[in-house]
Amino acid sequence: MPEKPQHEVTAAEDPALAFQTHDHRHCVGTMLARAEAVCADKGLRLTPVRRRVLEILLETHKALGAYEVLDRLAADGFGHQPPVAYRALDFLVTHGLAHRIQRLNAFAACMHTTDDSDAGHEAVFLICRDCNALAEAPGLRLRAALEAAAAGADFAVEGAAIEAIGLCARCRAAAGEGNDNAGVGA
Amino acid sequence: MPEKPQHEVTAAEDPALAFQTHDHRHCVGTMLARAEAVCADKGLRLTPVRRRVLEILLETHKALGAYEVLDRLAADGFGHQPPVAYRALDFLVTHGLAHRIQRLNAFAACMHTTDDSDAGHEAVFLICRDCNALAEAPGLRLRAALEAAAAGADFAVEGAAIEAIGLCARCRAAAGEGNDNAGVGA
DNA sequence: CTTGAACTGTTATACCGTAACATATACTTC
DNA sequence: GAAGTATATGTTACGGTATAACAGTTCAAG
Repeated sequence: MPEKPQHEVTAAEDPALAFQTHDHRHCVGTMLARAEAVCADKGLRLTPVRRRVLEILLETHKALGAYEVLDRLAADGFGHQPPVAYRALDFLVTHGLAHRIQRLNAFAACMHTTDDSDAGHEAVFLICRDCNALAEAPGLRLRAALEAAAAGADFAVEGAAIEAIGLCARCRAAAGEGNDNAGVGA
Repeated sequence: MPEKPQHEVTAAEDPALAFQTHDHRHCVGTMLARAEAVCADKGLRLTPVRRRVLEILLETHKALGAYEVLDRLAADGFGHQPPVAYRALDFLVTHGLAHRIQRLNAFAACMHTTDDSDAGHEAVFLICRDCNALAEAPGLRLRAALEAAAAGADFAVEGAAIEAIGLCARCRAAAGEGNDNAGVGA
């Protein structure tokens, strides 16, 4: 599936790649290596289940439901019950290796290389409503704007979920090309 | 509970009020009147169930689960089954009279008076993790920053959920004041 | 090798949400 | 005002999401 290695670049470095054909093995390798480094650093155990869950999430730039992850775990000989998946997912989310996408009740691998703070790094999730691909854009400016908005209510922000729904470039092109179907509009 | 009518001001005009003691009847009255105006304007029917659901949401500056709303509806002689609540909630959300808070799988009354576009107005939700109160801050700047971040991935934003978790001023004060215990509560 | 902590696995259950269908109410149109 | 249509309400039944509680296993350290 992964073709056209346009560059030795991952979706971590260029969020737009998440919506394009790219050498996805490179994303996987980079992110898995980073996960190992992070765990080694902090004395965390990237056990077989956890590692496998991360691999499953990394297989696609989409968000997966916990039960979808569970099915794949079960197929690989791990447990068949929900807590098996939820616990591994919680571990990954807690340590910033994955994210929960509230809007979809689903999970996605983290696509940042810059492991600033633990899970505290802010990100914006861009969800294409057509192809369901998901990109993680840097949210520094967003965070600043959010702090400003919160200050008006004397509220101390500790964490935020910023999730946008819309259309990626590829799906916009596909929609515009030759027909006028399915509302491009808001 | 509503006391100290500090001003004739609603939480719609000053989000910080959501976290403070204020004349809440004023919020309720204003928002209910606005809902009636909006519905009259657009030929929508603010039926008894829908109106009651809005009242229930307006009773508190917190987000309520659909089943919590349902329980109160049932107690008032309306239907006891989930769709009764979900349909009324969907109506309110669709027409911008209420919001769904993804993070909590819950719903809250809209606290904007400026009914710009239908449900399209952008807002930031500030959720106090201690007292669970919820405020709705204007998100114009946020939206701009979001568009900018999305542009980097050539992504067209159609809608966004921006939800921050943190501590309101009151709970921060309570936490700092002499002890480190939890829950000053409602 | 024993002890305690962390991890994996299971059963059972609770919460969130919707599809499909039946009934009732309101809005036309004649 | 009767007939017909659209909208709203109510029900049963079910599926997806998530967690509590407990049992067994593996790991790390003394």
